[in-house]
Amino acid sequence: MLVYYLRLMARIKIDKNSSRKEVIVAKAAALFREKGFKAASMRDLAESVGVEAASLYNHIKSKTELLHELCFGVANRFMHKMDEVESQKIPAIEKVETMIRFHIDEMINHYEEVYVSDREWKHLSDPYLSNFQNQRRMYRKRFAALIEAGIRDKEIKKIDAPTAVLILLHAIGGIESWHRSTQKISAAALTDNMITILVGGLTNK
Amino acid sequence: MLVYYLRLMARIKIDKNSSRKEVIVAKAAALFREKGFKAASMRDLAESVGVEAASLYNHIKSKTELLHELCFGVANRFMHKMDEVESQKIPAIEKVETMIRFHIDEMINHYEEVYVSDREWKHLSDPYLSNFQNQRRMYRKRFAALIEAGIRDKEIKKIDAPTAVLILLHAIGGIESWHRSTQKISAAALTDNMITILVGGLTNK
DNA sequence: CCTACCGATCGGTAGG
DNA sequence: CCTACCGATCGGTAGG
Repeated sequence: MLVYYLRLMARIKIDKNSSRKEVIVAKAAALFREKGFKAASMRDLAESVGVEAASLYNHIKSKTELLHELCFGVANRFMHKMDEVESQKIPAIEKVETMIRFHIDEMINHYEEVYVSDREWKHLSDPYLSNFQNQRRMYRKRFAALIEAGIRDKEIKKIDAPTAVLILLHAIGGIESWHRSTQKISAAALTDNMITILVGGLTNK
Repeated sequence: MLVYYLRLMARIKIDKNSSRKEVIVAKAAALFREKGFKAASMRDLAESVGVEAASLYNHIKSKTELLHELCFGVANRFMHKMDEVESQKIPAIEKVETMIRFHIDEMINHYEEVYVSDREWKHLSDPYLSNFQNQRRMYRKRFAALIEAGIRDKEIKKIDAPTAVLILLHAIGGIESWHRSTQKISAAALTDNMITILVGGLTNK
């Protein structure tokens, strides 16, 4: 039995073990999104992966580790996009619009992870929790700085930049309701409408 | 001991028992907001109320009942406001702005309940769950109808009304971040900024 | 109001 | 990969 198992492990490692953990993380994202982190059990996750609960621990360290990976994976993508956009030589309002479009695109195409990262990060435990909160705070400051630059250049209305950021980010989170709805307009139409309303709210068009 | 307890109960009923449950519901709102419904335990709640966990059940039927009361309490307030606003004889755009202001005000002044109702309703169980989802869907349709009326009257840009609703409601939910932040602008300034951006996004100002 | 306690479920480990 | 199982914690009840 043991011999059989070891042979099995070796085979898995060679063939496809590299993707085994990715499958677990992806299934976890869907499950945490649907039920919430606390309400989703490792037994639920095991069932959705197709193994027994104990077997999950051959691929992951803990339930919380799954949340770390999801939250920081998403946070890193946004940080890198911010780096890229900040260094571009385009008007501030275009930088803001680029970031808004990126957020919309992420929320449409990587719904589960982004949603979980947004709503379930509270359940991170403390070395990670403070780290995540700091990253988040810095990100929002950098976003607000883009908006403030737009205000200085008269491209954007005189508004409180941190308030604008909070509106933008949460408004885009509303794509959750679009995903849930039965009669969806197309992703392109959704994006156009959101850009019209949100960019229109910042400028005077 | 039993005699003492019965006398105590009688006294409580006369003096202040009417508010005892309200205290528990209010503390539950704060706790569910902070930790999430699933992660908040009845022992946590008991501690915050100042009694033993078992004693809570002299005032409430179950943990879920607390969630019902919070969710439907909030939903009813919004429904009644919608009734009132719909029957007013004012331009559609003013109806929309009135509703936006009401949402902002609710989110500022009844933060905990509104937040819990918004984020934790998933954990309702099924007679209540469908009921809540139906109410929510109807509310959003009525909100969208106000916006569509505004579009017909050329007061509002040509946009997809359901998308606009989703943006508005989620954007206002961003007041959560305002509550959390250490350097808050005033509630009045927050409201002004939100109205500028959101109403500006719908119209052409 | 409290003490005592129960059955269910949880995340995770041992061992093969 | 699985079976077997553990300690902790949960919502809730009995009884006074």
